[in-house]
Amino acid sequence: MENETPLDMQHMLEQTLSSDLCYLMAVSYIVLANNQVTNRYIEREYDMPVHAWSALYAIVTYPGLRAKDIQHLFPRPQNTISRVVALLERRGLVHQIVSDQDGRAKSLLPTSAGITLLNEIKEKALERQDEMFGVLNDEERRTFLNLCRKIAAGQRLCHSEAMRTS
Amino acid sequence: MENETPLDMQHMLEQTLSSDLCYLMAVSYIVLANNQVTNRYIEREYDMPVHAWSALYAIVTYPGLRAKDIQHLFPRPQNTISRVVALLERRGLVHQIVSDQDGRAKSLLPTSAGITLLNEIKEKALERQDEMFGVLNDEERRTFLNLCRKIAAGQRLCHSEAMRTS
DNA sequence: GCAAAATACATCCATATGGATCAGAAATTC
DNA sequence: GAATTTCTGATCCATATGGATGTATTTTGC
Repeated sequence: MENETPLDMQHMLEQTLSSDLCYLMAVSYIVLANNQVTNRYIEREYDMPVHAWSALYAIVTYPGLRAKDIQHLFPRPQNTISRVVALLERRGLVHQIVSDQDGRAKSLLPTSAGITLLNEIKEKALERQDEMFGVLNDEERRTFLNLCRKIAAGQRLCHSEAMRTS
Repeated sequence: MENETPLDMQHMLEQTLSSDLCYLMAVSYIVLANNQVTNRYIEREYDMPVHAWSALYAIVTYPGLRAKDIQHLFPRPQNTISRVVALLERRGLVHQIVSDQDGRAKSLLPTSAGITLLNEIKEKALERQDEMFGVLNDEERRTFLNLCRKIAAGQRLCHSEAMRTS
């Protein structure tokens, strides 16, 4: 077991998190690992894609927003959001009303069932968050969040120059 | 334009990054936003799913590893990795040799074409990384990376108690 | 005030994804 | 040393995904 590969799998991750691309790799690792856990859980327990609960979260938290607005919170392609909103409506979790200001737009509002379900999922998400970030103390958490906020506020995060697809 | 929604879309993100779930939301936002940019770029320029380059990265960096090992670096379902490795082989970027120690396992080795391609992509990824993390100064970056390392090292990241699917 | 451009959302279609299963090989058990 | 279990990787199939396009509405430009 110890002599074919000169690789120590235990240290492969640590090495990668010290390489040129350490920042990208670190964030990527955390999120891929979390997705494996969270996506599976939401899909099993609630029989919906993870992004359905993201959309539900947005609609419950900011009732009246348009599908378009959800993209500001959860950057996903437009059609993905369109579909999960349709799913949420089929399940009676939200309803859409055509905006009187703009006949193209639809205001999204949660039903009480939607609010109830979101609270249930949110509780689980909070537990999960505590689990993931439990390794950090309070100050470290604050620091981490502030750095994330800075990164999120960066203009180039959503509009890349390096990877422009022209 | 200003009177139907009481929502200021500019501040919706900031509010969300101050809510109960701020930590999860923050990381999620950064990664979704980056994925939109990076996935599209890799798919357009190289006509392969993003995870193909992750696998290529792993194989070039740690030649001789098994498909299984890639999962330690890039936590994805096993069949996803199996497929992208098959893709990389079809394209002549890697080749697999059955391990002489273990007839089930295959050692993965990059071809020179694979190494060349990876270097090309890595260069772009570095540019992208600079773009994303350019909003942080050197010390902030170090801090951010250390906190990511701690989170990544957490036992519960990959093996959740809160969201166990059993 | 009317044609052209832009915008919001839905739908189409080809591809990606992931859980489940399968095949083959090794390790373990008795 | 045969049977059982465990492990690695491939494949199947139903569903998710996202770019492109379509439809309806609003905004812009002249």
